[in-house]
Amino acid sequence: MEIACFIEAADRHCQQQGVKLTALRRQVLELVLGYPGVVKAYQVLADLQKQRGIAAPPTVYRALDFLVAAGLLHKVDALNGYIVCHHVGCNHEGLILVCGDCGRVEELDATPVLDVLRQQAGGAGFAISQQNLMLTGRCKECAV
Amino acid sequence: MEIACFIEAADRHCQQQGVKLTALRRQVLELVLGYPGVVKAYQVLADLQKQRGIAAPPTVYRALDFLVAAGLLHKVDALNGYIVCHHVGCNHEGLILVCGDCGRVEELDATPVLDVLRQQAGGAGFAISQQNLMLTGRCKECAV
DNA sequence: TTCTCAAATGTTACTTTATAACAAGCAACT
DNA sequence: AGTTGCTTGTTATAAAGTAACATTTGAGAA
Ligand SMILES: [Zn+2]
Ligand SMILES: [Zn+2]
Ligand SMILES: [Zn+2]
Ligand SMILES: [Zn+2]
Repeated sequence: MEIACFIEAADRHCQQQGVKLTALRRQVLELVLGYPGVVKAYQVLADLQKQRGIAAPPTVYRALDFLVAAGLLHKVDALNGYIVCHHVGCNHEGLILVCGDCGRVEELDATPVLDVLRQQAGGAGFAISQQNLMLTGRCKECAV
Repeated sequence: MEIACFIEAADRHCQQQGVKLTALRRQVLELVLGYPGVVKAYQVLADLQKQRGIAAPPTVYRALDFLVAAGLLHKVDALNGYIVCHHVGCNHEGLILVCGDCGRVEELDATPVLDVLRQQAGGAGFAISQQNLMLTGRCKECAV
């Protein structure tokens, strides 16, 4: 199963980083993996409540924060949501496209465009750090 | 004064667009202009309450939405905030650079890089919507 | 002028999103 | 066992954003 496989990889990834993928964090990661695209914190919270009977917002937010810091999820600010990173360990910068309609997500390589950006920003005296580019739009299926 | 000058330009800009920069909208724009960088809706709301005694969230959000739609402000999703667009009339999308150290904000024209992005995303079946790019980095003054 | 209509603003109430602060649990080492 | 530091539980509240309906206002039509 794809999810189990991802979890396994995530586990290794965390061990390498010297951080712990605890049962709770794993459970939250599994819940996020259960969605095809962007998930909101309170959706995860609701799911968690179904599975364990009770859970409060900080429980979910802490787990999500951890997973983002560990590079297993990305936060999508424009949608107040989270997506799974399918390039764990690639160590490249991502170009993340999120469909604002259906939440479908695609992650491409941002290297070429970040080269352009670094040059432009450099001209203004700004040094751009390592990061992902997140863009919203509309996917093939949701096209008007 | 710089603010008065900007307001004047904003006024002309709105007339050209066939939309109205009403007293309220102008007042909100002035309040945002009073800040050096990113401003939050509830800061503006508090300021507005000081000036007119009473105001509710929708009053501020509607004005801010208008100003964003008119191209006078940009929304900064990652910070739940707004910044003044210093390229009014350019009709561009913003490349917003935020210094992770000092919070300074710089805005460039994102059109060229978004052209590249649209092409790359188009290849993956994604239509990228009108938006700003926000990137973090380090500004000239904070350079190591 | 007076009417009418649409846009703008006011008002109330609420939803969604996120965090602070402190208590309790748990695992690893001494 | 005792200590320490990280993790999780719990309560309460803050911050951000919107729905729905009432009221005002101002420009054009009658
Ligand atoms: Zn990724
Ligand atoms: Zn879609
Ligand atoms: Zn701009
Ligand atoms: Zn700086």
